[in-house]
Amino acid sequence: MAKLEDVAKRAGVSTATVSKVLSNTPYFTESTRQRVMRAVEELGYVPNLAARALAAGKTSIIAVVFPHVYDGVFQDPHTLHILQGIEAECTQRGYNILLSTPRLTPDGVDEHYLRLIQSGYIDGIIALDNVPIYSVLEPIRSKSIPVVNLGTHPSEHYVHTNDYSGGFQLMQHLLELGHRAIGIISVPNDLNLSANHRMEGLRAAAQAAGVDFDALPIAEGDFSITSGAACADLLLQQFPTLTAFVCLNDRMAMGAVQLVHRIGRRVPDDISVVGYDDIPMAAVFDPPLTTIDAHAPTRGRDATRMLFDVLNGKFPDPVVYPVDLIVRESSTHT
Amino acid sequence: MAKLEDVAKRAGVSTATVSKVLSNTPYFTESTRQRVMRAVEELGYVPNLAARALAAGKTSIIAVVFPHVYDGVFQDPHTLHILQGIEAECTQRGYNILLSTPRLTPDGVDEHYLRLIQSGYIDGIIALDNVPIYSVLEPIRSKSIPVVNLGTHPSEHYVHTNDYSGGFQLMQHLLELGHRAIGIISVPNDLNLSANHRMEGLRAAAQAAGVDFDALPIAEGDFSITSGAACADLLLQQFPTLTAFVCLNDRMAMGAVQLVHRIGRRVPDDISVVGYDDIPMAAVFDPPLTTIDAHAPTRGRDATRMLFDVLNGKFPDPVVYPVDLIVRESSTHT
DNA sequence: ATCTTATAGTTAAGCGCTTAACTACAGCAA
DNA sequence: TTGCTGTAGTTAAGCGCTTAACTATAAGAT
Repeated sequence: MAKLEDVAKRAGVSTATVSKVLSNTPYFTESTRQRVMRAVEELGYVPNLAARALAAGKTSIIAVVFPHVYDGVFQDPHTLHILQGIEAECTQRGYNILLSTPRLTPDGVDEHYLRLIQSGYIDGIIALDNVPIYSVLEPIRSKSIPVVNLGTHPSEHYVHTNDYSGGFQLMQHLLELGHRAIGIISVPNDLNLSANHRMEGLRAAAQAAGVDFDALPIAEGDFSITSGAACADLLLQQFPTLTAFVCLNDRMAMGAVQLVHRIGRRVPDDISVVGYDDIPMAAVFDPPLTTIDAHAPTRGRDATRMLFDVLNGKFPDPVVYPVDLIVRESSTHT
Repeated sequence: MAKLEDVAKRAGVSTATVSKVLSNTPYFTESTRQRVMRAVEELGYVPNLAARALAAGKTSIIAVVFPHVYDGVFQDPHTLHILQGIEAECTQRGYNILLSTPRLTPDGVDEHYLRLIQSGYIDGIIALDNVPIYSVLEPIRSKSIPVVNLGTHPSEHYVHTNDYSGGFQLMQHLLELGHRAIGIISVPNDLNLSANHRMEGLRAAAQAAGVDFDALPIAEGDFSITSGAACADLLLQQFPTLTAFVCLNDRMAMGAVQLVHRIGRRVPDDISVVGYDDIPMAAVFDPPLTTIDAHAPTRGRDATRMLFDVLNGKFPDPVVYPVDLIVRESSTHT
């Protein structure tokens, strides 16, 4: 494998000159540049990233941190959506993605993650930092690693989505369809901060319409499809006259739809069901789900662009994305 | 940030001794070990992985290579399933996952991937190498990077699934239910080697039952849900009396189911639909899909264990997993 | 008692690159 | 003409760790 030194010899210059040409930093003439680049091609030279990392502290690696607290990270297509946006941007800029899925407790985060953070191996971090019990950004605060947060724990740089508005629009949608007997399929409030904001939006929309939110029945799942079905089952046993379910993500909505069909009733004729996140399956589910589009790939991409701005010494403003209500066929009038 | 040298000073030994203690290589006394470990903890020392990579050629990073030829890598829950198994094993062994999604052409692979391969940044590679036009392992063959292939391009070390048997069982299942008017929803044969093997299994089962496989109508999608719906639509227009669809993945099966319902017919009453891969949604789709379980998380985990065996100088045998037919509610007698 | 091998720890070279400091010269302003 | 600043390229130190080769001693075999 060719080294910088080999390129230098072939081009008839010093290693510093080769390094300057490759990084396009002053000074070199055009004829020197051409000789160097010809040598690079002839030798098939590729920089050793470990040496570069050691010498310059730059690794061309971005860590994407998805806390592994519930099953979501490897079950939720939402994860892939965010990665899709991040990957497109990183690849375009010649960076690599290191995927980190730390386990969390109230006291902290696993040792493996801590070692990664301190390893000198990461130029920057994009985190989906949404677990209430602990912020994966906590160990990073005393480091100088640039971070962009797609979650809602406090962070200097972030790309958020307006979960409150999403919750508000979902509830408003059902209320405008005439529903008042609405079951809420939620998750425990120590599972996910975004979910908590969605609940606040649900509450606000209910209150704005003069509906007593606290009187609405709630069941807590864990974002999984099966938990959505179980919640729907529980709610319908306790409140057989419910005419709608509002679910905090699409997968629980799909579970709810499945349960409703299983007991011989129909969505949306008998019970409307709405979800959140607009995962790919939402559009082709039967019936296609009414949901909130939170623009996951776009947020992934823009978080990555923000991170590169920070890496380049800029000071980008935080971004809060609006969400869009996507009305499909799983909701209708009472 | 503490360096090895700081630990050495605090423990009153040389840096070589600290390195020996941390890597547990000969020789050191127990009292030396304890003094070193106390210093490590007091200083919060974490090895600089770039320096270690440069000095020893070991990076604690595994590259997971998912070629990005169709939408699948970021749309297919199967991707997440494989990653789930890989991640569990890597994290347990203190390794990190670098996610690489190279773009392919018949002539080769993108520059970014080539740079990664040659960067000295990867201890080993796990590849889902299934795209017929080019093998992502090709640029690696002249390198000494250990590789385990989850796809079906030739590789010294591999964990495969028996796609042929899966195809065979799917077709056999439908034939045993009495179906003969079977539409096949496939993909172009230059898209995915596993799909090609599944087709061969379909053909073999048909021939074993005395059914003229070439007389069966075929439409080609691209593994996406929408293409599955489009294929079902096309096939039903041309062959309205079809009683079954066999689809080469679950997402196309879901699209087919959606299309059948959309034209007012029912699955499986009017048309049976079977898929492949058993993605999480398959079990809760309406109706739940009959499919082939190809054990994605297990294969991810075992591919990773195999890679670590190779990294540790062992010579593991390749593994070919059986697949399992999962009969659910989307298929029934004609 | 002597020789050989193992144990315990240390010194220092080097992994491959970046970049500060340097040498030499060119161009411009006073 | 002289002094200052910029251009072009080079030298060499160092980033942080690993580990070969070294020194010293201990233990075992003859």
